[in-house]
Amino acid sequence: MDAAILEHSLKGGDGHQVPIDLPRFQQVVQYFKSQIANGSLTEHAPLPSERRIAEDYDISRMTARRALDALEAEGFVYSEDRRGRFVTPKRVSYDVSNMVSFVAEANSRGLALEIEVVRAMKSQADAILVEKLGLEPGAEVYAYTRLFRNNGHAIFVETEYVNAQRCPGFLEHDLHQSTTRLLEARYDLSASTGDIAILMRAATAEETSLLSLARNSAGIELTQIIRDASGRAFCFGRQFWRGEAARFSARAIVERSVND
Amino acid sequence: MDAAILEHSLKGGDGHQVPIDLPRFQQVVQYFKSQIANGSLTEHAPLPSERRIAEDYDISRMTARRALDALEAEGFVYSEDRRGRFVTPKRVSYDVSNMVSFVAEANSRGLALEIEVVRAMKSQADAILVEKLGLEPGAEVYAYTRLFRNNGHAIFVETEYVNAQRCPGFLEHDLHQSTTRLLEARYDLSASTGDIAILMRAATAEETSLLSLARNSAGIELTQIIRDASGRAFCFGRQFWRGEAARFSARAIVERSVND
DNA sequence: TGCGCAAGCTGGTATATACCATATAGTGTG
DNA sequence: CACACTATATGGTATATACCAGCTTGCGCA
Repeated sequence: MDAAILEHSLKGGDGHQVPIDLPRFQQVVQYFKSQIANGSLTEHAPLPSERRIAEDYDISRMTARRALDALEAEGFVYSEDRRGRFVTPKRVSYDVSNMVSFVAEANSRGLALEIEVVRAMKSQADAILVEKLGLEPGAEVYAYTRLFRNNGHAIFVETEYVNAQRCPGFLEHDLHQSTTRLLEARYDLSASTGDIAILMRAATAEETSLLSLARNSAGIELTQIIRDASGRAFCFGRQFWRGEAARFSARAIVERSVND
Repeated sequence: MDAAILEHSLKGGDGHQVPIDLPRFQQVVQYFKSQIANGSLTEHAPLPSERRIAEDYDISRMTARRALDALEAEGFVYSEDRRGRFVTPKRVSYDVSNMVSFVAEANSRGLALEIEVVRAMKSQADAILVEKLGLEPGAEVYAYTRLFRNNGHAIFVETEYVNAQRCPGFLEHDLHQSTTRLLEARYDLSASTGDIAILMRAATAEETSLLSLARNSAGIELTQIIRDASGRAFCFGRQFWRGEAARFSARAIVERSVND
């Protein structure tokens, strides 16, 4: 494709009208957005290289780069270092009100969810865990970090902490499965309530590399405290999601006072 | 401050150790992150200009820009066109399980929440509203868009749609207040359950300008369907938040089956 | 005193260029 | 056939430079 064809496309040749006074890099952004929207570029399809785009559209490589960086920041494409840029796949849905295992539920919906255990260790509760899990300072916890992929594409990384006293020998089990199930089957700990928090933040260095994110990119952190019927917390989890990878849903129910 | 002082700071002069093999723009990123973290730069404090940073740290302006763009993408600073860059204020908390008005609740917690009505009109339900509000195609709805500021800093923009038939004359009321309250007081419509969805996405053009976001930046969309006790939806809302402006929390409760 | 204009500052866009490190594919050799 | 090397392409970092548009400030004039 050459610049003339881009002009053609941008001016509405394929039915997509674009304001003509946009900066050039924004025109390229719009062009690829429309290509993704109309299905010309599908999930994981490679985009042209920076140099190719610069040449084709008669802009400098840095300008092409600005366009691609913008597409990446908005979540439309992801990049792999020295390999290329690719179209971001569709989001997965995560119902946080549903306290049964996300893993099991996702797989039953046809998702091909793979788990990679990054790290697993026993350690001592720090200040945060003391608060979240209601432990005494220095109490032992099992901590394990797992990377979750959907169809081979990394979507989030999770670190969970479980009370070691209540779950002896926890790490000896296979962690390539739903830990909610594990806790229920082996330790008779079943989730009754959960406190969930969601926020957008920058990825840490480890998250950046595990999720092959661009440097300095943001994503979604979801933390979860799981309690048993007596209200005691037995598991604390922190997930960091690629921002464009998920849609979180929840159900709220107004609590009626006892006088109702 | 000159380059030598930056080097000094980066190498641990102020107690902050930074890997020496980082790219130069990342060193600047780290430097400002630490300045924000240790309180040397507080909420809304101005950062040096691109040119000033370039000169002080002996890097080109484009490299300084890369650093500032990174800080902005990560949510640590926000920029105002041709005015400067400033430190992002602290997040506000939003409990989505709490179905009473966010506005009223936030103000009672000491937040100075201001509302600006951007648009208010009567229109006809499109396909999305037909589904979300359970209306017949072409049914009338009131639609209004409001911008919310905290201490003068824009944090999110919301568009709500209410069933016009159930809420006659809705737009004649003052929209600078909690609409949850309004619906309850004037139309006897009180929230019983809500379906909430949260996802990270790119800002639209209007959101970008209302929230004075950088071009192509991402934020958080929160949609909410509010239902009465009979399960009928009477209000659909869509909020778009600055990504770094909020922390959303929710409470999940496992639903026991009737056999329990 | 108050208004208006100009200068200087800011961020935003854009180009051209250079070099680096590595992923990938193609080539050649044992 | 298997392995090692090499050429090429890719994204990542960095510089120097130029111009634009609009916000702020301060100066000078009425």
